Amino acid sequence: MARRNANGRAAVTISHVAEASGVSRATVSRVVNGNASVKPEIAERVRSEIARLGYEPSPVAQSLSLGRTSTVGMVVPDLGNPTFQSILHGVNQAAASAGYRVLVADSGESDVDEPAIVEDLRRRTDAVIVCSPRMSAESLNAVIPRVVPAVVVNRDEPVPAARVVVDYAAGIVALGRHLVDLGHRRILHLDGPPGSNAQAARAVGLATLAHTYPDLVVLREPCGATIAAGEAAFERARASGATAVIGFNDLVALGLMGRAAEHGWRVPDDVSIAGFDDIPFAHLSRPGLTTVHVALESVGEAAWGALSHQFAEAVGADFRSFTPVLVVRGSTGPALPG
Amino acid sequence: MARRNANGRAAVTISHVAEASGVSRATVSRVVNGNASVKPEIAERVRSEIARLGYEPSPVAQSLSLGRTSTVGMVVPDLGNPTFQSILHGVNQAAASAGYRVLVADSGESDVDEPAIVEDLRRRTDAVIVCSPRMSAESLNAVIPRVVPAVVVNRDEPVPAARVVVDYAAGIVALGRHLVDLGHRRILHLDGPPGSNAQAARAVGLATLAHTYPDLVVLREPCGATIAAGEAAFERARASGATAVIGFNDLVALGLMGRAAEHGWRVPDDVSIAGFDDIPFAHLSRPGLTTVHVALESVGEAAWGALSHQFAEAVGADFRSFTPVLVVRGSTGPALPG
DNA sequence: CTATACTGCGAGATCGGTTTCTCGCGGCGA
DNA sequence: TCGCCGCGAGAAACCGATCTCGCAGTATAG
Repeated sequence: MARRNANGRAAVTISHVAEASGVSRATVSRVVNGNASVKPEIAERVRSEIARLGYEPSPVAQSLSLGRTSTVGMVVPDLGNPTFQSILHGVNQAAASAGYRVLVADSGESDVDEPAIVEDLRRRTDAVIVCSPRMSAESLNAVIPRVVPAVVVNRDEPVPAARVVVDYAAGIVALGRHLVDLGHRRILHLDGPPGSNAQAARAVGLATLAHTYPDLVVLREPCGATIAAGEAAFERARASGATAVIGFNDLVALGLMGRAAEHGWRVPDDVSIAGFDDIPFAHLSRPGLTTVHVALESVGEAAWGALSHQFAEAVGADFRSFTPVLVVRGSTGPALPG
Repeated sequence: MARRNANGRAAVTISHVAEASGVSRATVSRVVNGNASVKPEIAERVRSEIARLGYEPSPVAQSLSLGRTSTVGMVVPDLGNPTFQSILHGVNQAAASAGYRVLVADSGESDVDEPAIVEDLRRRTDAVIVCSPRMSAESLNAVIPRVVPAVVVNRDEPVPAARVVVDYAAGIVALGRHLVDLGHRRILHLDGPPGSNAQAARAVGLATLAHTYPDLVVLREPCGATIAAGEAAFERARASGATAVIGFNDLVALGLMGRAAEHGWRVPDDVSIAGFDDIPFAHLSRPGLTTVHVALESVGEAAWGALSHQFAEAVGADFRSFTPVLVVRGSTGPALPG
């Protein structure tokens, strides 16, 4: 049975072209790929038949024959999160310029489903980028060797694959230093999701800060990663007595700032507020949000770079770290005396 | 040559399982797919060999054999745009629950490349979702019949495929009515990208408004679709003498509001400002941004729904329209008397 | 003038599955 | 006891490409 597309037209294959041109399939393949030498006269005839029939090679058949799909997979915990969207955008841009497509999978924040999703995706693609995996270190170490070439984004522990990370700890240290310089000695950090790698890194950075400045009091309060979480943390933030608050990310910080404005808690006169990520809206608030800029699209590009590197040579695990940079805007100011 | 994965381990194929179990490949296939009858004893033996060898069928080979990839493609003008990210998220969610994956392609806002991208993507997938295509109506009408099943999102002219649209015109009318009710008689609309479908729909809505309220003056000013464009439009907005300004989207409106705050143009006392889309940040500004809510994830789900409908029966073009709803916040208020 | 090299192309294997066709074998009715 | 039916499983075709191998035919050297 001739395979037909949904139009009812039979799809035109290499055999049709071969028959129409009076040559073998091998020759058509040679003409299409331009590798071996074909007599110009025949090549021309084949080309004209290709044009007449509207032939295009089937990527699926090519994939099977070549053992290569020209596609890479990317697994993210939640496509709805702007962070992962930015990274995906970066990956997609870089991959597209190398003729690769990106297959996306959303693990729905499920740590147990993740290994299976990664493996399944890898079977359809030439490599996988595992972004901020929620799975345990053991699962990660078990699954990664089965799916190389692979790149892991935003996991701080070593894994048997290339790794691209954002140095959240350094970012939080830079931010803390800025606040200390402004005279703040009682700083509150609104924590993100407990299990997340980013949160663990923040905790490390905060500990470093506390160690560096003995007279600094670093408070922490469970919060979350959303605007709503930031809003909900308002009362606890005010009650903490901190003169400066760092949100887990910009969403949290902006949520908090919104509530502060409603309740007459002036920023930065009564309290300094800072965020993390430098999303496009961070500079739009009144006052503008002091935050830490993370070049997420570059992270995506770096992830692709690590993959293409593995395509070229079967080299093992390399490592790329992005250091965020402090962006000072109006939401942080001198601590109130006393 | 045995195909090997990047680990150097030979990939285990159906032939290996067949040989290890002492049966034919056909029987292994039958066991895996559970279709035809296989003697329980043999089936069990095959299953245990599958488990022992860690066999999993190759999706690529299945795709070739079955003529089905269990993947749908989605083409967007710019993955960096939150609008498309939300739609993608909706599509991905819905497709995943039906066992389908989503292959994304970013056309880079290029109207000329789009048809080729769509066709290429379709060759790798079972269907395509073409989102806010920038290509001309002729190109669209030429390419769509070649790639069915297909769904076109956000194009108002009829196309030979299923269509999912957001009724931008109705949204702008609702917004305009709200402003008129507040006493505004001179309204400025900051236009979006000239070629875009959304912009054309806005123009239609604005014309309807002008026709409905004869004493209403509707001004338009070229602007764009970004925060920066909104900021850049500030001087022209103030010079226009309008008492209310509608941004092409929330980004534009928020950009404008930022500049207004800097220059002491009070919102909503001196000017009312409204946006479009109701992005998550719209309620965070001071005052909160009046806007029109568009259920983008539902749009994505509807696009998938239209596809799966076409998978089931080879039915032609159905149509889904989403009507945005007005969300009134603090950025719009009564017009100044006089 | 023959032996050798090279060029251009086709036959056929291969990738890893699914599916149709066929065949052997056992049970059952006449 | 013979023949028919049906079940279970293998052989082989097929999906649509790539690629190796070898065979003609021609050019070149000895």
